[in-house]
Amino acid sequence: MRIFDKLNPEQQEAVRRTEGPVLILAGAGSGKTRVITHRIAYLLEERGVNPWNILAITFTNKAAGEMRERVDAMIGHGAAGVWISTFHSLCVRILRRHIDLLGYETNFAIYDTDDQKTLMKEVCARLNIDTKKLKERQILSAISSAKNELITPLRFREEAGTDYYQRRIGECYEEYQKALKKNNALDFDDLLMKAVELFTLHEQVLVSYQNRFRYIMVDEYQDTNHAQYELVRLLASASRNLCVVGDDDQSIYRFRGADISNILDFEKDYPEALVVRLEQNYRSSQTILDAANSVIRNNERRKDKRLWTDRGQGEKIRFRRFATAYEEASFVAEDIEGRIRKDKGASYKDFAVLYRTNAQSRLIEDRLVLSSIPYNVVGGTNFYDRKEIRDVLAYLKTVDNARDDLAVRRILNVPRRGIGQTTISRVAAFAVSEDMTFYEAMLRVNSIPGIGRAASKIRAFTDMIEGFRAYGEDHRLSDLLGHILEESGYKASLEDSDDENAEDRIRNVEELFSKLADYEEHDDSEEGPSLSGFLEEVALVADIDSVEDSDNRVLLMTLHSAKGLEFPHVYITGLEDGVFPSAMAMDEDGMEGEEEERRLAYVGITRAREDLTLTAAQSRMARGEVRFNPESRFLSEIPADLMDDMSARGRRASARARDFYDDIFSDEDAPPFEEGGRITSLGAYAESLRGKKARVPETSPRKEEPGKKGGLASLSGIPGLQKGAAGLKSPAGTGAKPAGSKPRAVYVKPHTAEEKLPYITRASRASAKKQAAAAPAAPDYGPGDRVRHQRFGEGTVLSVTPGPRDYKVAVEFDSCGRKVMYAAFAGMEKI
DNA sequence: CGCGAGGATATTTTT
DNA sequence: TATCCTCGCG
Repeated sequence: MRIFDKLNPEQQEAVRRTEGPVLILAGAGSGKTRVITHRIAYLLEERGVNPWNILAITFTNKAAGEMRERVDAMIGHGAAGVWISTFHSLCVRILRRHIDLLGYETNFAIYDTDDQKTLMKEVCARLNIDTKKLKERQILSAISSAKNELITPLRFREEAGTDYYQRRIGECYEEYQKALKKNNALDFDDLLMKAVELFTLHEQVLVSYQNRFRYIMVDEYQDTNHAQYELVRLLASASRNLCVVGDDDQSIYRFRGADISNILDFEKDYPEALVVRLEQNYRSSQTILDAANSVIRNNERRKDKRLWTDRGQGEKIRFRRFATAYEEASFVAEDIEGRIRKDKGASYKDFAVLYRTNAQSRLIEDRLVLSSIPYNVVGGTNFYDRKEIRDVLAYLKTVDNARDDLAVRRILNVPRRGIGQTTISRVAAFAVSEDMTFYEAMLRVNSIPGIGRAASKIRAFTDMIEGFRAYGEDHRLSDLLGHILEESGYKASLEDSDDENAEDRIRNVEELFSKLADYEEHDDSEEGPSLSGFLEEVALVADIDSVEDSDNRVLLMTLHSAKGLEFPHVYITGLEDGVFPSAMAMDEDGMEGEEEERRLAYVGITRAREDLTLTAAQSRMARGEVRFNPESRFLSEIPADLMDDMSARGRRASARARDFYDDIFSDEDAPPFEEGGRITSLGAYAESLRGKKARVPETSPRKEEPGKKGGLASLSGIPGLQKGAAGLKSPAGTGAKPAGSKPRAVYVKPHTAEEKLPYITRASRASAKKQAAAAPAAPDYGPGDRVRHQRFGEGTVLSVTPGPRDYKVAVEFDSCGRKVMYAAFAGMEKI
């Protein structure tokens, strides 16, 4: 049978058992996506299941898209009815249909982190929360955790007991939910929680979906949180045909509520479950798998398994250690360059550079630019997080759903319309007293007390928005966007701004434009393309979703983003204690933090197909300080015989450094610091410690502050030592633990340009800037030429003048008169 | 009401 | 180091 041709016996078993619960423990690279897609094919072709009855859930759009592609490739059009969707978009689809049962309108907005923060700020102001003591972020993360656990505001307050801060957070939670509802908005976590709420409160809705989804498959099950668990449980509880696929060793999203117990306890929830283990790896060499196995073996809380392959031993794992992070970046760039040159078959897209935090990409990027190596960075500042994009989206949101106060207020005075804080406060106060939305209040501007001259400005704004709505009635979405950009003056304000990033901004807006046009072309939803549809798609994109395999570029990303991907050549950088494993994670109580970091290491190692390179830097700059870190503990967990350690000498030195730290910081009579000394290297630091003039301070917990972990035990308390000159990173949980435990890293503040030099790539910065600022090509038309504009139609060019960033073009259009615009942005063609 | 300067503050990971 | 926020002046 065709479906089973390419499957090993375990995979076949997993595909064949379609009835009842199935747990597939799929190690990295063991072909789990293959199993899911083949299972879908089998259900459709051999079991005659209606595609409509199948639901496959993933975490990212990219994973969903790939699954869709593969299923289509096997089955063709017959699979079109199968729902393959992310958790979040599944919930949105369901809620768009039924959320009126919960008192929201079905065109609800979806708030992202930024919106949440803005809203929370208002809530805190209203509740007189001292945001110095209780930060918005902290409150939001508490609320997020609560929602992931399906804890309602009511229950949250009940459980808060007498704890002052918990009670305050409870108040915020309640108020925040009210504000969301008033804005007809849901945040990310609401999408899941409201869907569960819907199913719990309205059984007939649940039953209809249970009838529909007879066969449910969940990918990356180890990453589900309680809300997702509950959602799946409810949907599957009638048919019990639930197949979950996951790897407990790859659970790396604890911070967003993922509960590893969901997969570890699956057999308790479904005692009749068939458990299939997929341990044969089709991706990596045995050496890479051995390394991965021997690292992950150090975790306590896991199901034991052992990956194997028949692909042979392969290359040793390379380890390189450098004095500074800049040298580390140089090595990566030069190494990639060298391999591309040497190996004719190699191309840029075969390489991935991974790191623990987004901030680490900077240096590597700079260095790649210097070597003219094409690269893409996944994540970091999301495209949709950029100011100009958020502005433009706020226009679209306002036109789409004026109940979204945040969007309305964001653009009210962007570009400047002379509407100031006083006016905004008056409108807001009126809206509250009359119990209406901000926009409704503006529509009744004449009734608002105290608004004098500003009334006409407000009127002009609402007229404009109403005009956009009317325009949107009988125009395409992309035309509407063009109209908005033009009429609102937003485009003009971008073009006229002397902000040095204006060029990028314009480019980004253009990109949004083409994304909208693209959406319009390719949307295949039942309802057809709509503004809400586009905004929803935009709200639910993940960083990784935009990765195109077709781009021949080196990929840079965090270890988290790399999950699910594979590359022939992988570099994992920043293998230093404090960076990876991250100091933050290690500060947590117990082993959970460290074990999660170790799983992250496991994920990183198993991304590599042919070879893996690990790198570390003795010192790197962070937040304007140079930080000396010991080598990552994970390195020592990889057997030496698997490693090609070109830094053997460095490693010994590093081991000495580790001992050195231990000695110094655990010693009661610790050696002192030199007065006012500056430390530029570990050696110099050691020297300074031998001076016996001051004592190493006891690690002093900061003032008691809620939620605050032990921070920098600054040396400012030492007489004579410059404030901020050096510091010791306090050890795990210092805030709560007694003084005297061991600090883990040394911080040094560079004072002179010379001291900073090794850590920055000034040359590359300058050249990168120059490259970006290169003058755009002159347009191929000149005065007197006839041109065509996408929206304005045909016209005659009056003049072309070089502007600060781009050529300014004046055109007399046949239909709508004279316009002046930037050549690159206008995108006109000569006719 | 708009803008600039200067100070405080932050970096873990993301649907 | 880089961004954000607040404050004060024109």
